[in-house]
Amino acid sequence: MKQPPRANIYRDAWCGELAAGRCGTDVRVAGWVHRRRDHGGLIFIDLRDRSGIVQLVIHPQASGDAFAVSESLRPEHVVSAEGEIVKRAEQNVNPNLPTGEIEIHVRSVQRLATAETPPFPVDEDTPVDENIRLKYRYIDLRRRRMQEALLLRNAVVQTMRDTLNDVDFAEIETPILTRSTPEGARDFLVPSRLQPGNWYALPQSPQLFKQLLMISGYERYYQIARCFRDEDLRADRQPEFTQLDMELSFVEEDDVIAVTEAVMHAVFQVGGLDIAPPPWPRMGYDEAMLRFGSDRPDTRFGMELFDLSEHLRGSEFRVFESVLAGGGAIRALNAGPHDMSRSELEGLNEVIRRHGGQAVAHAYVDAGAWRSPIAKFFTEHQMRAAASALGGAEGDLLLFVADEPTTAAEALGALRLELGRRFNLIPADRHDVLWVVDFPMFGWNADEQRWDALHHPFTAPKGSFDDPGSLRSRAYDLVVDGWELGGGSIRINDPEVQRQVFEAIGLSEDEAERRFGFLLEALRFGAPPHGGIAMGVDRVVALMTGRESIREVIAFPKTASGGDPLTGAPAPVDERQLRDLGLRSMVPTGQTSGQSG
RNA sequence: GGGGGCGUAGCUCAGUUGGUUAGAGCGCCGGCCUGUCACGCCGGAGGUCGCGGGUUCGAGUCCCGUCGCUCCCGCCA
Repeated sequence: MKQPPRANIYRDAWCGELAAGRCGTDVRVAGWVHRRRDHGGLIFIDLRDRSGIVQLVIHPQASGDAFAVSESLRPEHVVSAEGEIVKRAEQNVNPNLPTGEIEIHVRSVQRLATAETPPFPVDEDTPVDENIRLKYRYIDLRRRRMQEALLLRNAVVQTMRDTLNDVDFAEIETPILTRSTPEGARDFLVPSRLQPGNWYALPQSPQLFKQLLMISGYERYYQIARCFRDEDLRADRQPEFTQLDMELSFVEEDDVIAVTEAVMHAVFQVGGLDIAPPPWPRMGYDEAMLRFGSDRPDTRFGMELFDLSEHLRGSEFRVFESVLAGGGAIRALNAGPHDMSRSELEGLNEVIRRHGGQAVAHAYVDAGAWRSPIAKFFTEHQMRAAASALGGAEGDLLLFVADEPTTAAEALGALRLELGRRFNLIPADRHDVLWVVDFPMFGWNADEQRWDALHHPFTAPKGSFDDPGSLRSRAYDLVVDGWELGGGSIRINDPEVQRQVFEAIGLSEDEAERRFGFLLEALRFGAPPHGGIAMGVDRVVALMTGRESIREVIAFPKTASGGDPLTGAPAPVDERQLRDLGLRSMVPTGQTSGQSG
């Protein structure tokens, strides 16, 4: 802590910062009883506040009722204690405690609050069912693990603000109650009481507002912004999440990337993440898909993918041939010298199927050729060429997926990650950062027979609209260890280009006008070239603390079904509230029977 | 919307092919203890086996349904 607490009737020092230098002086500390060790004639109490722990010693001859009070103290009782800081005898020093060289010989103890026994221990980081932790989140947040995460989060956000303020960014707030512009994720909606039948939406991001701020001439904007998306949850996805949202004027890609690198490098240093100094490498989207089967490649280990379409074309193997004839591809990786049982191979098939593929074929390198159920379909030359392309040594397991090129890449990419984990190929203390660039502007939406904006429809394209499928966008994603930490783009500042993009994604002129008319109009009033980026704060902190889920770095997160076990949200509301909004009541689903365990 | 995993004491878990009174560690309560720091020793309390139904002489165990949690796919411009 940077400053001692202001002295008052409760305390004049932090527990965790007392040191031998103050021996002989009086001190008053306050906090929670972390542990009590009662020796009958002598009581030890570990007292905890946010700064740490200090040991209190209460002798029977302590004045007044200090000893009697101490006997009745229990874990998590709230106390204030006053006494003398004393250097511990040599043999009593506790090397595991930062304050282990001293202790407080207590003269008086005041109990400020009693406490029920917590449902799970506060004093150790043992695993506890997450639902129980969330129901009693205020207790869970007392635990060291959560304090470390949330305080690091604070340091991260502070670093972002400091770094950006130093280079003339201004934090400007944008509305939480705004207009629904359905295009990407599902919106959270809020009914309007003053305008019955009309709805606000919570922002999926401040995207449009920050572009308007550029048109307004604010040059360099940022915001630690809460964003809302009403989609299914995941370990790395919450319905509300926090982004460092930035936007700059008169810039191109390199400008946004440079300022982001400065901010994020400072952030990684605060988090003690050993990461290379900028500039960070960039990889094209096509290369990322080809080599890693992902647009957020984890480059910390090899086992890269290869396209063997040409090596294996013209074989007797009907499955491969029909895929190739249909414009598909054969992708493969070398899993290394790992013998796999029939059931293990079937497990790999399961991974492929889960990611949209059909199946995975396998072969062991055997005297340069293959030992495989499908070996008979290929010529010696094909087998040697494929093994050689994959760098296959004797005994290596080669895995093939034939499918539509993107599907084959993504399925094999997922398999690569699975094998990387299974074979322990991912170095725990290495962290790889890179930019993924040159994304396609559009992806073909087969269901709706139209193009979808791959980033968002305000991203500036490069190339010709004659062939939308080959258009690239001026977008960039920051990827660390296979996590997409953030992404952004140079935006469209020409209303005519914006109109073309809306047209390409099948938005009629009327519809575009209705949904985004205010943006198109604003673009006509003098929009500078501008671009920006948004970094996921939750993911950054989760990565830096090594947590699997962003719930571990959010004070009050939602469960996978979008609920908060602590407050009971979401919950029914009064008829009266609904009437005010002009809404009819609805019986909540799933609340008729049963109870939680 | 789909698939996988889990649900037994306050917490973490064990519980054999269905079979007597469902166990352990920690925690909790009581007693003893003046140098512990995961204090120690002795004793004790504590269970709707998530919920509902079914099969069976008999269900924590098998079947069906349901609720909750979780991971993944879809979805997340």
